[in-house]
Amino acid sequence: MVKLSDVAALAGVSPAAVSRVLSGDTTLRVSEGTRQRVMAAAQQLDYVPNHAARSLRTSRTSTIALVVPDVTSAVFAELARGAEDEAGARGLAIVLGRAERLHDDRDWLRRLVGEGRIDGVILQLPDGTPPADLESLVVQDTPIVVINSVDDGPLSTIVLDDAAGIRLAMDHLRRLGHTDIGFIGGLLGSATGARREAAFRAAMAEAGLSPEEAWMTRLGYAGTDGRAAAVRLLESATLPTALVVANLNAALGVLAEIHDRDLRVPGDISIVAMHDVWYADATWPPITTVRMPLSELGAAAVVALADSGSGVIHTVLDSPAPQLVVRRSTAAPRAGG
Amino acid sequence: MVKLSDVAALAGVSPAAVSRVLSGDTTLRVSEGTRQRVMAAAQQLDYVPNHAARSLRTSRTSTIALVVPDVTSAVFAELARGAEDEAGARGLAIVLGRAERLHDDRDWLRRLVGEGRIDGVILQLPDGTPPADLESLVVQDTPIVVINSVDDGPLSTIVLDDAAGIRLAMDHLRRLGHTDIGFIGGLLGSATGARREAAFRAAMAEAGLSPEEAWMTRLGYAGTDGRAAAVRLLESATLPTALVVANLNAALGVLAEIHDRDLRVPGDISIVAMHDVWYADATWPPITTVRMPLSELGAAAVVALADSGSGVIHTVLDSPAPQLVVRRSTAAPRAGG
DNA sequence: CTGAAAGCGCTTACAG
DNA sequence: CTGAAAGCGCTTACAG
Repeated sequence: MVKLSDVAALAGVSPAAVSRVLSGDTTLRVSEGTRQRVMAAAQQLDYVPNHAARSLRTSRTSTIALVVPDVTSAVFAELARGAEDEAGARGLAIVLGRAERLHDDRDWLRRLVGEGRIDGVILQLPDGTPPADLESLVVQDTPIVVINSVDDGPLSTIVLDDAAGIRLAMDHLRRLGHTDIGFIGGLLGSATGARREAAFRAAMAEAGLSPEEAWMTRLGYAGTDGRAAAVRLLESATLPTALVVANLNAALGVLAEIHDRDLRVPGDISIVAMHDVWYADATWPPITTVRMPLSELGAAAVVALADSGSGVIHTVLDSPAPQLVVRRSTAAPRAGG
Repeated sequence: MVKLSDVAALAGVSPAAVSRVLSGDTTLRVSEGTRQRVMAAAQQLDYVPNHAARSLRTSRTSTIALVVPDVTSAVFAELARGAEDEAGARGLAIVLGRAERLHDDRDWLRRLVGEGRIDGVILQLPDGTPPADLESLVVQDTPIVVINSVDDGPLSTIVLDDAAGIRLAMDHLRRLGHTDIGFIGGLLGSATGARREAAFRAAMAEAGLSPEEAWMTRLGYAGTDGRAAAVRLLESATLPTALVVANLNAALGVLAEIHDRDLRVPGDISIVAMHDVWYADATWPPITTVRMPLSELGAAAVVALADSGSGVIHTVLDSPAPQLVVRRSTAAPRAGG
């Protein structure tokens, strides 16, 4: 490996000068001639600074951890892409972590931080993480941004505009003429679930409708959760003409259960789900969704971390706004409906 | 941050002794008394070694890069989980990379390696990567393991037992009585696609059947690719009674297109797909799949990297064997079929 | 504008 | 069995 002193030797300057040139020293006290010779030498030798040495010296790692509960979730891929792109543009690396580790091995994050491997953490909490667990994450002044989870507390948070998303879904259904609307929500204790449910209730109230509690479930975001929710909901004496599903994954399960009972979507029941992932377009029927700005959330988290030092923030990412993606799972309720 | 010398001071020994104790020096030249005092001191101070310093000194990073073409792919999540678990157990961190970077920014991997940020790379090649590009990845003796892609070449490779997987799917269909079987494959130029297609042809030949070329497509693994393949295939004068789809994602698209044409699965056409992901169970009908050992592949790649030095290897991961997961997308062909 | 020097926190031959 | 010393490759006050 070619090192700083090699470049210095070739350029005929001191290592210090090379360091200053290459790091784009803010107080640029370097002559143009020196700069040029250094740049030429570095290029010629294909010099790449040693990360460990720089990190040891500066106590900065240019690395952040992305800790998520579930890589298979509807939201992860886009989130990761946004984070990765923003990180890449800033020369930051992203190390992957699974949120289960926070439970299985409580020292894991502390160790990662303690070893000085990361400058900060982007953390999506598993649904229903007790607030007490949050406190325990406040580690040695390493910045942590909690995303798509809680929207207050001792750690910085960035959340999606869940209320706007739900409103979009509800507007769509209302415009189609639905009044009997059910809600398939996140886990009881899930922060996003609570926000989405609250937004659903608010939208119903605004429309002068009162939600039918038998049509509301809180079983979670996974496909199997959605299916279980549908099983329960479809037991009701009367059925809603439309469902707002708080997560696309759950919506797949709902769809499967509805098919199983030989009901029709959207003929018997319309479905609109939060989050837009490729498979929303590959189900039968394709599912109308609300596209949330997930890649932007990932990017925003990286930015927040990179620019941190501003203390704890609590942000709702309301731009770009959620977008309704109309597919074939929604239609006007049947005349008899 | 508490450092080595703090532990040494508390234990009343030299930093060197602490280092030896804590690193579990192979040539354990340390008395039991010293060891105990050091351990006690380290525990008391909650000592965690500084990663940068250790890395600078040893030139090892305990970090590997996991570079994949697409985090949304059917295979990624499980792969990542397997890699993450194995890495975690070995105290290795995993940094995430997107394979597009290999194209967009040809120096990216070289830089990552050059900076000394990683000890090795697990790389899933984008489908159809030209062999020449492989050569260019042979970087400064940093071990690279190419997974689920090519199965030979200048870099180490580990692939799934695609042939066994396809054979399982074919056996299932043959046992149900199918003879008119189509194949929806990976991209032309995709190594996995080629292996799966070859296995399909072999299985057909073994059964004394000759594949109908109009029923074979090579459009890729994405949902939209599957749909495009189905569009083309369903134009044929006669239709197959069953399809082997080389990737579950594509199978969703196939299913959607079949629905769109008011054909029935499995009534008109049976479908069996490679890879088993949660949503195979949440489609309508749920899809019969072949479960491939993806998490084991991820783990094996980590192991190969960690134990590398053994030179270039080419491995087919044939254990655990692929497993058929029978759901409702396959049935005997209709009498008239 | 530039260089000499110290030091970030470890590990590891080398002595003893 | 243990310690003193050197050094991994950088950066950054401090002089000049």
